[in-house]
Amino acid sequence: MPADERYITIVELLFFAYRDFTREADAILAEFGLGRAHHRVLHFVNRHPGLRVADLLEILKITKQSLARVLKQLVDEGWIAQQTGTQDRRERHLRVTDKGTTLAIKLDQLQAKRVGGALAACGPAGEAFVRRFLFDMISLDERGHVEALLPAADAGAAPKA
Amino acid sequence: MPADERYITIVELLFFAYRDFTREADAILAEFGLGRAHHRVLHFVNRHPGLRVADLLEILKITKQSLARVLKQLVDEGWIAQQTGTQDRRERHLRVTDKGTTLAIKLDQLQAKRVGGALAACGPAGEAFVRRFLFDMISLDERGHVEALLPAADAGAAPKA
DNA sequence: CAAATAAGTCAACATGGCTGACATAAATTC
DNA sequence: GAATTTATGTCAGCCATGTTGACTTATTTG
Repeated sequence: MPADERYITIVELLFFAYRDFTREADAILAEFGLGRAHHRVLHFVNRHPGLRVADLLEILKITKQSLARVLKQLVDEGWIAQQTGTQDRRERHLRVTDKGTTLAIKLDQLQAKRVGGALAACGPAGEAFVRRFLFDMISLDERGHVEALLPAADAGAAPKA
Repeated sequence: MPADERYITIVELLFFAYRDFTREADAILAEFGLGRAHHRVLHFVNRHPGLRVADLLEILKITKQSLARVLKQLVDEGWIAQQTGTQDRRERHLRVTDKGTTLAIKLDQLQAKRVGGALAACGPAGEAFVRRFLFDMISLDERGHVEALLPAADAGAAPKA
């Protein structure tokens, strides 16, 4: 099979994988009256306590106004708490509450389980390839930002062909 | 690093990969007044000429009404043509027009290029792992449908750990 | 002929993006 | 200290794309 043909197949697999990957979490979120946008905020705040609003905008690549809508709801409903920065009092540092932690972990476990299952047949070598592939799918000028967000020895662990 | 921690990292990489992967095509589509939903329809019709409306619904997992909106526009603007089925005249078989083919190929090449680039450091073994991983990320009860859509010796080519 | 099926359509609504304009408070710079 | 920049918040309205529910039409099937 020609390379382009194989690559298009991977494009399609990526679509189907993402389609099902998100649908599962969406169902749980709906029980709490939340959507995918809330999930993303909850997730990244949980993973990076003290994250600022500006950081979230950089991560999600959405506008302040779009973020405000979901963030306001998350704060109002007690999933996320805001703390005024001590050094720079203009900043709002975000943290998940206990309630938020519970949900964030629940969703993380769900998605980790799916990833773990998909990696089951791959072994450590396959896992490294998958990691490398996904990292290189990120736009070149964004990889630095992403790398800074991930646990240390991660994307850098690049297997050779 | 514990397994769950590594898996969550992969969840995040998947988010960032998909974020950038789609943003690139979105920019081109916007030039033609089209969106991501149109792209998905155009893509699958291009890859599977003669696809029926019901097939698209199964692939995209959206409602008939959602599909109708974008499909109508694609037909009205001459990207896609409908043919009444000869055997079963209730069916509408969809095909991309020449105009539609041009755009579909343009977008496919863009995305294939990104996938190719991301696979560059992986080699054939890595490619097989990536394919396997993405396929196994699909919900179990959907894998059959997806397999039927892909070029033959594809997802079945399962490397062992 | 009756029932099931494939597709199309109307209306209303929710979510989550967007732009543009503007407000506030705090930090920084001149 | 005044002026400017920065981080955040907010109002108003718009667009794309998903949803439910109800209903029609043409056609095939039992």
